[in-house]
Amino acid sequence: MALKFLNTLSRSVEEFVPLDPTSNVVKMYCCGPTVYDFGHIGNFRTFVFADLVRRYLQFRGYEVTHVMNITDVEDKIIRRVRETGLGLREYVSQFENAFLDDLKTLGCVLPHHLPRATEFIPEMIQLIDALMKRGIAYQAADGSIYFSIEKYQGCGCRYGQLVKLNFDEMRAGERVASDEYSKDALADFALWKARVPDDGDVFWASPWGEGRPGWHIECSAMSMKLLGPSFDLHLGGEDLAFPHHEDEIAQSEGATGKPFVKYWLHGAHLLVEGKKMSKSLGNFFKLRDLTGKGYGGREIRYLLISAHYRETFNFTLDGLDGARVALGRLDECLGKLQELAGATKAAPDSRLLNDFTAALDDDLNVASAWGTVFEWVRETNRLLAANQLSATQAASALAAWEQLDAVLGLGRKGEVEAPPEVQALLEERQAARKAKDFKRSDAVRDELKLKGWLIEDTAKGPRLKRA
RNA sequence: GGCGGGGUAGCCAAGUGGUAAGGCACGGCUCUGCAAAAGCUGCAUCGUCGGUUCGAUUCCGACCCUCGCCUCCA
Repeated sequence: MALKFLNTLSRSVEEFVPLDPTSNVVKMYCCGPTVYDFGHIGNFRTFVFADLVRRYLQFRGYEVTHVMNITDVEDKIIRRVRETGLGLREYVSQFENAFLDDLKTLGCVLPHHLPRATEFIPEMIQLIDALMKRGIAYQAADGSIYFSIEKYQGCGCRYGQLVKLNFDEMRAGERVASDEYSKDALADFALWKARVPDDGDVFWASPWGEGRPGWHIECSAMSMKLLGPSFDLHLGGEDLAFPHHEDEIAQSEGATGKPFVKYWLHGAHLLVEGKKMSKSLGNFFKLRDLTGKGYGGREIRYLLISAHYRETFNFTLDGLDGARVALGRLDECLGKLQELAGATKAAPDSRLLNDFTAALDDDLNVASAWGTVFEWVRETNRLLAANQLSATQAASALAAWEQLDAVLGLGRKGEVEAPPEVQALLEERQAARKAKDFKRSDAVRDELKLKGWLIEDTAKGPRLKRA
């Protein structure tokens, strides 16, 4: 069995072999957030996807270095800094912190490095300088530095590795900003933007005058600084493939002459309630909007990783409700296994692990993996109900789940000790039941429900469960 | 206009040249004092029309619908 990914470079599913096939070291970079606002659910689909890739690589025995940039200088940010009168750092840090909180809410493992664009200006300048020296970049009349695609191609490099491009057929220019009219060619892109009055205090000195970096250059500079000129994996949302990632390749390979990234993975977008998210449709959800409605990060994460990353996924509130029930089913099963296993330890059940691995090896077919998990849940429940599971088998099943969960990142719903007054009510109900005073016992059950506790009568007596 | 994804049960979503995983919802049954939990069970000819084939949802062609990218949007 071998791990395979769909590599956007070849548009085909390829076996994953690290850049250095003799080692198990994997270096991955994922384009992170632009911190001008709180992240929305679509952003987080991509970041949870990256988290899944990282966790799965680790599960498969790779030693992963995971980098995610934080874009803290950009047009929208500059505009809001101007509008709010806050300093750049001051404005941005609130959303940066919120972003990290949101990642935690979703059970994401923090990347090893979270570089901020503004802290890598010297590296970006160095990179632009290299491109200038090689004659691939030029300074335009407005003082900005642009990347020349023509010169790049003249060096024998290929522009258009991730998408098929046909410049003649493109509807170019519809969204070109007014400050970019001085480019030599329409497809050229900014590496360094000359300072303009609207930038306010947001500018840095450079050999080409004051200004700020272009968007694409930051990812090239930070990824290569932290991971080297060539690395294994680069991920991001599908919209970034062109132009962002294409331009990253051009800048990086143009500057170093080395292949930039071996595997490019792109996550598909999200629909919400069947439509593209938009504020006017009322289906634009920040993560905070969802947690504010009472949904847990766990439920949201589950829903986000219930579908294959390359499919457009329809994210719905109904789906979240379903996620809650599905997780409850899983928790129920795990709770029963734990009860049976007690302190017993055992080696993980290999069949579950094998099925799970086979599914995820196939370009992270997570939907299929969930199929095997829930078939396992049903089989386990059957055995539990029939009293055919030993403590050792239960421990073995739990051990397997722990390994799966290192990938899924859902954890287990924590068992909460019932407070004394709840315990007292439970005993009162038991007494009433013994006396066959069912009216009274049902009343107590309702009272407990109001307090957030559910009762399940089992063969071994009543069990309290958090609602 | 160019390029690239999709259309599978009420909803979400896998998958395969030989009569379709899983989750949610819904109905029936078992268990239960009643519930809950759990189990069993019922519920789809896979967008349309042709073609290839002994046989296609899966391959080919056409069409319809839908989504994304086409210069700073995950």
